[in-house]
Amino acid sequence: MNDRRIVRLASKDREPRDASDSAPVSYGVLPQLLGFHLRRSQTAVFSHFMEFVSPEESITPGLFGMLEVIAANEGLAQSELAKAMGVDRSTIVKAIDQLEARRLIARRPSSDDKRRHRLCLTPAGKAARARIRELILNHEALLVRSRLSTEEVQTLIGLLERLCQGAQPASFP
Amino acid sequence: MNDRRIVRLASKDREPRDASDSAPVSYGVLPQLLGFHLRRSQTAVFSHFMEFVSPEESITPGLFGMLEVIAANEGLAQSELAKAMGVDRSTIVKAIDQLEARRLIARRPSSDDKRRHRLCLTPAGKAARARIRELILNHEALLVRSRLSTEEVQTLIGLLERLCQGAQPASFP
DNA sequence: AAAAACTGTTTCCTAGGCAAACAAATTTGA
DNA sequence: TCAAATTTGTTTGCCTAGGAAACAGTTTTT
Repeated sequence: MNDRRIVRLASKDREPRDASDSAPVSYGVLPQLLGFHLRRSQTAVFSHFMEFVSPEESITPGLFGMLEVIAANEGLAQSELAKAMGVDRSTIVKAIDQLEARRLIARRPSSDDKRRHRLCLTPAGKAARARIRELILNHEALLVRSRLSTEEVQTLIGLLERLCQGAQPASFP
Repeated sequence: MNDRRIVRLASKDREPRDASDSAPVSYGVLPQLLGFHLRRSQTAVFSHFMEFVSPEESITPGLFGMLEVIAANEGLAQSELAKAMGVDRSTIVKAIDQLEARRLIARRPSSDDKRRHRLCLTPAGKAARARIRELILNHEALLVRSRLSTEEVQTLIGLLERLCQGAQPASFP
């Protein structure tokens, strides 16, 4: 079966979990699955984001994504933002509330459709966006540059883009 | 500024959101960020999983991941499973409860450490695991094969593995 | 033997997201 | 034209997933 009975140099003689005692666990077929690696990678990048940028700017990837989309589409309506972020329009309300409470964005009334809110960045929001964007670029560079070359990152992004052909958009990380 | 005033063939003459009227929204700097693409890809694969395998087997990626890790490490303790899945040990309790309620796994008492539960698959659990694994392999093949070649998938997984060097493990997708 | 550490559990809290219902406003169509 | 359908933002209710803290029982360490 296994040779633990002979070796037995560790202090504890526990019931065998599987093979050797404190061996790293096996993940079965998971490492063959793309979804597994995507999940791990996304979690790793998210964690690094939180450690690196949140302490300085107190924002999440999702909120920055919203900031970025609003900035790039001045006057966007909430429904359009929700669609762009891939969430329900009822979900976006609280997130917008947060950004508005922090005076980073404003809901401006639309003159020709009184149902709509035109989302715009405040001056403070534009400044925050610029700062956070630099911070995030540093975070990604720091995380990635020791592990992948620039070309490899481009390859990776290219493959991920092709994988997402025809998929609805999603928040950020 | 823009030429909407001249063209004006659409029925609505709305305040300009940014450039052309129903233009796809711009994502700003997000497409340059690896985290953005990882998030999108992970969401896309997760959605396809839910559409393809859940109706037949009623399981989530996370629960299958647990099933797989338990199967590959018979007698695993809950804390070890939690660590392998990258979550707190208080989080794993409810998930294990679910699998146990469905008679897919069993908490067996450990003979030499009365604090521990040895997690094992029941016969029904082993059968379910085998069925679900095939289903998932089909799901991934169906999702990926029209978009990426076999070599490209291997390249992608390789790059993702290098990106996760030294990161703590994570659930599944 | 006493103190420290570990295991599983419960309770409480948070974040995030969907569905349904709603009022106000706009568009459609008969 | 005017009623019906649709759209927009919002609220409420519910669910899932997850962490933090406290806990009792059980080792392990000192």
